[in-house]
Order: sequence, then C-alpha cells, then structure tokens
Amino acid sequence: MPELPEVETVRRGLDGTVTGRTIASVNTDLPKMLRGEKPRAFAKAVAGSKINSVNRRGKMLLLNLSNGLTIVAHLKMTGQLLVTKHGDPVEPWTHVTIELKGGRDIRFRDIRQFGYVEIKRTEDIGGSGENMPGLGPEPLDRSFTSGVFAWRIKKRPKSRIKALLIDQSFIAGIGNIYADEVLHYAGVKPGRRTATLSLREREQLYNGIRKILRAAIEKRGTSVSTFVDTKGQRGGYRPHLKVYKRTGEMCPKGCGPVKRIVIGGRSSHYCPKCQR
DNA sequence: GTGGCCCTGTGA
DNA sequence: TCACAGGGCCAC
Repeated sequence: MPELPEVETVRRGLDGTVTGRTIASVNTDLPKMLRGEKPRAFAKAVAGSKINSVNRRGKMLLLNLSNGLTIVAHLKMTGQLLVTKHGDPVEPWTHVTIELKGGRDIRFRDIRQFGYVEIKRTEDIGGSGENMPGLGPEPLDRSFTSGVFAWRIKKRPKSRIKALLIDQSFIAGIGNIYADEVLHYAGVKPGRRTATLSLREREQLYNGIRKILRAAIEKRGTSVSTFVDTKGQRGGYRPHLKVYKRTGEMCPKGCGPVKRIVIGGRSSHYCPKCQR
C-alpha cells in the first residue's frame, strides 16, 4: 500500500489514539513479522512501557517507548495498522496484536505478509528516525529545499528520474503511485536521464513532490486496493490520480491515452504527449 | 540495471 | 491460467 501520505495518515490515527497508552502484551501467529526477535523476547522488551510518541520516517512508523526503545513498523505492500477495542472480532490476516492497557489493541493485518515490526534503541535511530541508515531526506521537511533537491539530482546524472524518485536513499517516502503523479505534474517522461533535465523541469519536479504529497495527505491517502487508516477507512486521493493505473484512459489534459511501460521492474504510467 | 523472491489475492 | 499489485532485498 503505503507511501508517505498513507503512512502519515496512519501515524496521525495512531497518535490520536495510542499515544500515552501502556503496552500490556504482544502476540503473533506469524513470528517472521517480528523481525530480529523471537515473540517472547519481543513482548518482554516492550510490555509495561508507555508509548510516548508516534513518528514517521519515510514509509516507516516509529512508536517511541518510555523505556528507551522504539517499535519500527513497515507496512510494505498490504500492511494495515488498526486500532480496535480489545474484544472486537479479529479480522482475517491479523498477524500481530499489540494489546494496550485500557482495553484497546493495535492490530497489524497483512495479506501478503511482507510487512514487519522490529525493535530499535531510540538513541541509535533518533526519536524521529533522523539517524536511520540508508534513507534520503524527508520531502516535506523545511530543510528539503529546491537547492537540496537539485544538488542531489546532480550527483546522479545517469539515473532515470523514475527510478531515482522511488529510491528511498534519494528521497524517503515516495513510491510508485506518487512518482508517476509527480512526473505527470512536471511534464517529464519517467525514462528521462536526470542529466538532461532543465532547470525548469527540476523545479517542477520539486514543486510536484511537495504539492502532491501534501494534497494526498489532505485526502488521507490513496486506496487502490487494500489501504485503510487506523479506523479501517479508505483514503480519498484516488479520484485525483492523473495517470497511475489509468493505462489507456485519456490524459486529463486531453492529450491522448495514458501509456504504461516498465522501468526498474515496476510499472510507470505516463502521457507520451505532455510528458517529454 | 534486471530478474527473482518474499506472499496472497484479484481481474482479465 | 496468467499477469500484476502502494516495497525492498539480494544475486547476477
């Protein structure tokens, strides 16, 4: 599912419901989703601790605990984090349950089982994940300026821009949906080598990143198939998608049909007329 | 860079 | 039945 806007939507949902609560226990029927620890050790490490804050770094969710540890969760393609009453019926594909004192659960559902939770020391990764290795800048941070973007692009002159936009070490949080949407906004073909981009195109890419991610957060994310927020509600951005998964449909600018090609093993959707 | 892989489900 | 799916890692 989830790219930055979807993960941010989940973060906000968690922040409003579980911040300040204490973890009672952790249970799983799929131990591989508790990365790096056996289930009993995982539960022992976090039980009794309070959730001090809920943060996000790229597509990762961070639950900062009162004992100096942070639970890091990644939803990958089909993960969901639902906040429920403890007694609510357990939905299929629920694989990890974090039971909170006071009668609520955080439930991790994941059809494809790619998602995971793991435990890190907060001082190692930073409370907001600022020291997590291998991640590029947060695109909505104040510090991510057009100058920073231009400088980072210049260091990767041979890359195709689509591959770069979804590279988490280049910018954290953009995935396949929003990369395609940003490229359409900027009028740039996904296969373009970054060295060929004009100043104006680079600026349009930068503006598109900020504008589209913000707009998608405003709509609580995009639900193509399985994405839901912590209450199980779907996101509202899908009707605003211009090209993603619209192969064969008319480009919203009226140019002609949207085309699909494969770059880096992933689908790219674009308009051959208005994206150059 | 590309392809395979981790999984299950959906739609043509 | 087969291609494809919001991600990311690994081997070639």
